[in-house]
Amino acid sequence: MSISRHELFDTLAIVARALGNGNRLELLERLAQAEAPVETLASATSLSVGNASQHLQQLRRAGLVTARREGRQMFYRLTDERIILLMGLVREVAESNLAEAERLVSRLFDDPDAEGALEPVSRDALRSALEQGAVTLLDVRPEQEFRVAHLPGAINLPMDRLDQALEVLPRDQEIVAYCRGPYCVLSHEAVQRLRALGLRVRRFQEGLPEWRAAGLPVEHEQPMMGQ
Amino acid sequence: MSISRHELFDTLAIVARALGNGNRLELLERLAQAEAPVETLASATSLSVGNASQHLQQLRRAGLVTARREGRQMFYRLTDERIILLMGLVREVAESNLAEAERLVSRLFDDPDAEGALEPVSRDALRSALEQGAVTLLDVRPEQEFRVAHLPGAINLPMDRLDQALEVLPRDQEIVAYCRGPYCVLSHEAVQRLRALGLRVRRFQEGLPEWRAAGLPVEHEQPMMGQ
DNA sequence: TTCATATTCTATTGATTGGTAGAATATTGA
DNA sequence: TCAATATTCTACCAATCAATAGAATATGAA
Repeated sequence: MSISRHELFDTLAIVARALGNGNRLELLERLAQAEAPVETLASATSLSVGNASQHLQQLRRAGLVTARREGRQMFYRLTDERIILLMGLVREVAESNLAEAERLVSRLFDDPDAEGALEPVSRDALRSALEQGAVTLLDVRPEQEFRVAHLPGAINLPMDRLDQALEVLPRDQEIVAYCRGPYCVLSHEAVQRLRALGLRVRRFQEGLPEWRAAGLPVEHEQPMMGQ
Repeated sequence: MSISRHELFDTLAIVARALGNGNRLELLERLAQAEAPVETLASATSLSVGNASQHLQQLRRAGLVTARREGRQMFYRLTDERIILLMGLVREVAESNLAEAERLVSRLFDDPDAEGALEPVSRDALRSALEQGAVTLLDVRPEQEFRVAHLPGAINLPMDRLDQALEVLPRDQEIVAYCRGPYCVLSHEAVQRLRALGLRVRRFQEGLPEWRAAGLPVEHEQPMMGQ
């Protein structure tokens, strides 16, 4: 009967162990954005192609990613949106329980957040603010990524066009900026630069992948037909 | 700037790696019930005391458990309720993506679920059924565990008193049985025995720890004072 | 067919992990 | 203080893992 309890936990451990390596977590974080071929994933994580391939095989064996061949390239993608939630939860638990993780997270964005004014906006807080039309939502990812999917009602202003901010963004309303996820540095930088311009900006704590994985709606830009 | 991105993911990997071993997952599952001394944890997982202690040290280093000394015993407990959610997500992802995990899960309870009639009740389904007073909730854990905490309105009928079911439970209303968690076999067995008595019983998919970790209310039996 | 490209496979290395047994430490009670 | 108990520490071996380089495979184009 419960003979195979051990087997069962061993099998669950396969999934956890696949997440137990920094390089693989980084690959997964990149895959949370969009599917990609090995070469792209390797350079995004500064791994050799061979090494990236090995790790991707492990992720595949653990059932976390699937592969699809297109021409001479193999495209990898997450098998399941819940993997994003899983990584988010690992991050939360790590941040609140591992002193070192917390230290790293705050150092990663050499935070000058004097008064907690840079306090990020949580997903729930963002949702209710959006429902009340209380904030302007700003997507600072490259235009190409924005076109594929973005949060409902977001304005796209990529980092290299941030100097146009005063023409596009309201001075009187609070702005919430987001990018690819909690460890994407784009929105951090954007917030600092926009504040220097006198705008009231905060950062969304998460990013597009988490929003989508939570089952919330995203908008797609239709290149040809008017929606 | 993002120099320490790698360091960061490596640190997150520490937490994931701590979950990447069947014995440690089993220890954590036991700890999700209640705190316990090493000896108890060792026998619950059929590990040697020394071995269990080692694994507990690793969990401690990863920030997942804390220890407290009481007399000559060390009591371990989870640092964070979210660890239960984390394990639940690992299980979900494993079940839906790892063919083998699924096979093991269904074999663990040599399921004679002919018509999917044994289909378990999800947390959300249970909540709305309870709100409507549509079900009787049955806790089949030992009385001692029931006293510490149980789901609101639950009736306690431990496995060894299951033959009193017809006196205590309604024949006309659906019954939902639960125990310690998704891998606790008590409720499985209870469902089968109660069905043999002609009662309409289903199993709650999760257990008390998951319910509590989701932030839902639990009841405590006050041994001395009235409510 | 042959060549170039993208990826995976294989073999090897050094580092880390899990299990085990026995020694060492801390606490309680005599 | 001493003995008994609970737990942790240390040392060891076998197994697994991560990284690397080079060979092998698969695809598309010439």
